[in-house]
Amino acid sequence: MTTPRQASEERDASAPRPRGGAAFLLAQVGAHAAGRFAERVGHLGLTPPDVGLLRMIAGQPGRSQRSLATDLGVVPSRVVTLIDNLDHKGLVERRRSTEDRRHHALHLSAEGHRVLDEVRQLASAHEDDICAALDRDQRAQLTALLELVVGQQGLTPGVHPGYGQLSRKRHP
Amino acid sequence: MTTPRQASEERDASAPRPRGGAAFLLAQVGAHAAGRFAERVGHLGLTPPDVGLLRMIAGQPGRSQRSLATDLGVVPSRVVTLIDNLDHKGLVERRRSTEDRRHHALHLSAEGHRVLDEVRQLASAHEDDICAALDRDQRAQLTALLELVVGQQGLTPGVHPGYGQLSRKRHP
DNA sequence: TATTGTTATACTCTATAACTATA
DNA sequence: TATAGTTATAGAGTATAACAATA
Repeated sequence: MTTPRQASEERDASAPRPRGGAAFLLAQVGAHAAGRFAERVGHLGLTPPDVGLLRMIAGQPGRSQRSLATDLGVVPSRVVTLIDNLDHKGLVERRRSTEDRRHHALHLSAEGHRVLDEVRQLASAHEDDICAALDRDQRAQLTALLELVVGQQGLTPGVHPGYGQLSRKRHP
Repeated sequence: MTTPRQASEERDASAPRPRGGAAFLLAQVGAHAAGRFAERVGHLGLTPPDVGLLRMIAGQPGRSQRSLATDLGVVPSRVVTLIDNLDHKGLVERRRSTEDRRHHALHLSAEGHRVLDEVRQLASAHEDDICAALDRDQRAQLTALLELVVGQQGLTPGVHPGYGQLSRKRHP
């Protein structure tokens, strides 16, 4: 399938497909989309991991740092750092659990909810930006195809695999 | 459009779409695909940036480090490190240009060509793996949609925007 | 003086390991 | 003894800045 073209010099400009297949395109467009999103939320003083944590805490208030670490496929100390940031910014609160005093129950502050709402608007604009080349039907098609891949590849819906290096399994 | 759900506790399990739209799916699947690819080429002792450089040098033998830096949107010192690795592994050669002795003309060694062929086979398997959920038509559909996005977003075909931090523009 | 490549250095991100406090 | 969280430390990756050789 791939053109042999061995040690011959200078690329043949009329070669069939120098760009790469669907997998490469996915990685390329995905990295671009992630970068653009990082740029946008950066204006709010947030990183993409920050946003993910805000979403997860909002979706399940009171959860522990340990549970976040497990779901994200990340080491607990990593969560400490991440939550520290959000804590110092006054977006999340750590409340010592009264039942088991080892746990920190995580909650969004009022400001945290406000910022998360801003993020949602911005995410909607981001969505329109990235999909500007596609009409309504094409956008739905793309979404459906990607959801097929997500399901088959065993990805957790709604969880971005870019929080730590545990997610990209290591090679020996 | 987004459900208001403010400080109310516990997510509503029947909520419309907790997962995210096409942009998020792209970032999610893209990061996954990139991670899996990194894992595969890792078995050959290579990183994804390494592979990109090998491809670019193979496609245009004799090019300079400076031109690579420009095309990748990366600082020249970064290219030094990258090429150092490939050089030490015996995959690329730096040949002092006879016309302008400031330039290093980059070429793949025989071993470099051999390894790049291995990478191509492995990339084909990777492609099949990532797209395992899709039939032939769906795969072509996905590719076509992604190519539309690549064009409209001003991405350089065949260049992955993940080489440095210059590609993901910084926020002030 | 401008350009190619290099070195030295610092900064950011993330993991590992040792530690504290609860249980 | 086991678990949630923390701190201290180290490594990888990448940028910035100063520098050498050549033009």
